[in-house]
Amino acid sequence: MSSMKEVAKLAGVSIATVSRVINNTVPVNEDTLVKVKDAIRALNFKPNLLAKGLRIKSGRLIGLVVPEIVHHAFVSLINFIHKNAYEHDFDLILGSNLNNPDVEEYFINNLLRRNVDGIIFSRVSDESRVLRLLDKQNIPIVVIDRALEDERVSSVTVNNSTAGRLAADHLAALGHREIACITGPLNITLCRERLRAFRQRLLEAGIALDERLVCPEDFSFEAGIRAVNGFLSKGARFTGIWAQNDRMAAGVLKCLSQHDLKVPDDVSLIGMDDTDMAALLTPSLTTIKQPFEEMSRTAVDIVLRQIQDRAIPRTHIVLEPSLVIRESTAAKGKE
Amino acid sequence: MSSMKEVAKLAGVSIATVSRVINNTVPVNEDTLVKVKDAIRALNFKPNLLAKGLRIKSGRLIGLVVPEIVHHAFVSLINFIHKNAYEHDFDLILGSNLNNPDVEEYFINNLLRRNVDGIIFSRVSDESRVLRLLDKQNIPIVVIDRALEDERVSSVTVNNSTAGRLAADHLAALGHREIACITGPLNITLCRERLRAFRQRLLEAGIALDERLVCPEDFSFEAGIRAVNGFLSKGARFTGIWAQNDRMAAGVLKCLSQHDLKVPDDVSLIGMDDTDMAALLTPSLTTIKQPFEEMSRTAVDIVLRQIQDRAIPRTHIVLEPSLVIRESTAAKGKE
DNA sequence: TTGTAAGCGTTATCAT
DNA sequence: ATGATAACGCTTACAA
Repeated sequence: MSSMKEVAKLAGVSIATVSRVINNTVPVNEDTLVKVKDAIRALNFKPNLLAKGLRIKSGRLIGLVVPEIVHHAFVSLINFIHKNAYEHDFDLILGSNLNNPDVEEYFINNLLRRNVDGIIFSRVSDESRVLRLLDKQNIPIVVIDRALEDERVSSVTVNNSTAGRLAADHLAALGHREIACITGPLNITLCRERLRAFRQRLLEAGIALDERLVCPEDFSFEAGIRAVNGFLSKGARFTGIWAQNDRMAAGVLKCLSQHDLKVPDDVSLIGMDDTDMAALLTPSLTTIKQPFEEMSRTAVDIVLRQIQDRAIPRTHIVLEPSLVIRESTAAKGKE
Repeated sequence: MSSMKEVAKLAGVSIATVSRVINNTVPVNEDTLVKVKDAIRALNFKPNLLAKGLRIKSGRLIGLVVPEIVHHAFVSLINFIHKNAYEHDFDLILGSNLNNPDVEEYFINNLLRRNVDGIIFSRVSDESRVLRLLDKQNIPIVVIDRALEDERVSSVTVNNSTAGRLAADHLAALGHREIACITGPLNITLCRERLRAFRQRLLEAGIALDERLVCPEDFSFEAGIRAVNGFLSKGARFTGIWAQNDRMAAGVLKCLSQHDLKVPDDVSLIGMDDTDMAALLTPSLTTIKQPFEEMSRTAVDIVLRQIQDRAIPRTHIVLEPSLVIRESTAAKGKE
């Protein structure tokens, strides 16, 4: 790659002038402008981003940290964040923490060492350590999809209470009264929130959640199967299920069909996330849609705003999920 | 972040010595070593990667370009490549070309401007332009998942003829003789290869592919539905289908169930890719597995080897897909 | 309007 | 074994 030096030589000006032309920071003479632009074109010159970044202390780089890459929610985030970053002329450096706090710390450190302009986290694993690291740096950072107790960083989350309410309302409105809930791991705050809202809303509709039908699980396909087998082996009756993600819902679907239970005729099923899988399943899955695109856009917006003005106060945005009705739910008793 | 200068001052040595300690390039005295190491620890010093990269002309960065991020094959590649890169202490900078050659060129340029050490491409859209760009740079580059006609770059691909053969053999062995094939876009070489091998292998088994049952499509879920509706409306009979990706196969499954055709009782269905969706569907999908993990590992290996020694000749690795048998295929006539 | 030169944080050469 | 110092490619006072 050619450098400004070569451009300057070819155009017969100083490198400072070349820099001025490129960043059009101060006016330059018409003819020198032309000369420089010609030289730039001739050499196909593009400023080296490391040198620039080193000088101005900005890598035009956004770091994105997700707990795992192969996971629909994160894929969606990666996709939209990449797109948004691109539109603002930032490159994206991607890392998964491989579920290991050491890796996470290593990765964050690397980002800092690259003069990233901002960092977007999804679901930090080990909050304190990373925050401690970041706290001194005064670098814009947004946590997405999981609020931290810590108020020092901005966050973009979905309203998990709404999610629970939507699921409860839908099942209740369809006339279901024997209802099961397969949650994610209950040490994750958002899972507890979802369950709490779900339970309470059902209660408001006069439906008490049978505790045998509440099953904390690990978000996997197999978890859905396990949970249903558990319900059946306990002899607990149910006509409605909410699984806290689509993947577990797929497992539920599989297991119910193995037991010759029809969805939605015998059991109505709601998922969560609205991953693309939801529409592909048969029957297609009624689910609670997480607004991934909006989350991503919001996160990038916040980071970019804070990059432009570090003084901007931390913000905490809560977005609302929505109910997407497909084939897997129907009124109770419909044959 | 602290700099070498500060470390040097604290340790009472020159910054050159600090550099030596960090890269342990030449021996240093035991006690200065201790002093420097203490200072490094005290300041939590990590060398700035932009400065280093600028100086040694290597960003310890691998660029990955995929045509789209939300696509199981690429997610899988991103995941494994990230993991492999991490293990070799490289960061990953990710970009999709958004199906736009301009974006692609922009992105590649950015990578070069960041002194990336290597680039891994998946399915280049506009081959000549990008290659022209890259050709002068002498930077290690590997094309994955789609061989270029161009021999100048290394490639890691799967054997698409094998894929076609495996699908044909499996269906033929199960006794199917009326067989359909839903391909990807036929302007993509690998789709043609798959079809050619599929057709020929069937022929070798004495089965002629009915041309009304060959349907070029666009890899989408809807495509699978469209294709089956097309077959049925033409009154073409079939008991076996190969869809050239799992997503279209999911559409096929959906459409067949809408027509009350049972899989595998009435129709046997094979997909391709072995995305995680395959196991989640009901019935679970027999499919041709692409060895994404091995592809990723191989690609990273090649890039790293070429980084270490630019003189290493271009290599072209072809990996073999394999048949994964699940529930969606069965012997013909089985009721 | 343009050029000179310092500096960003490293590495590497050349002395000592 | 260690220290000055130039260089990597750029931006930005400061001068002219």
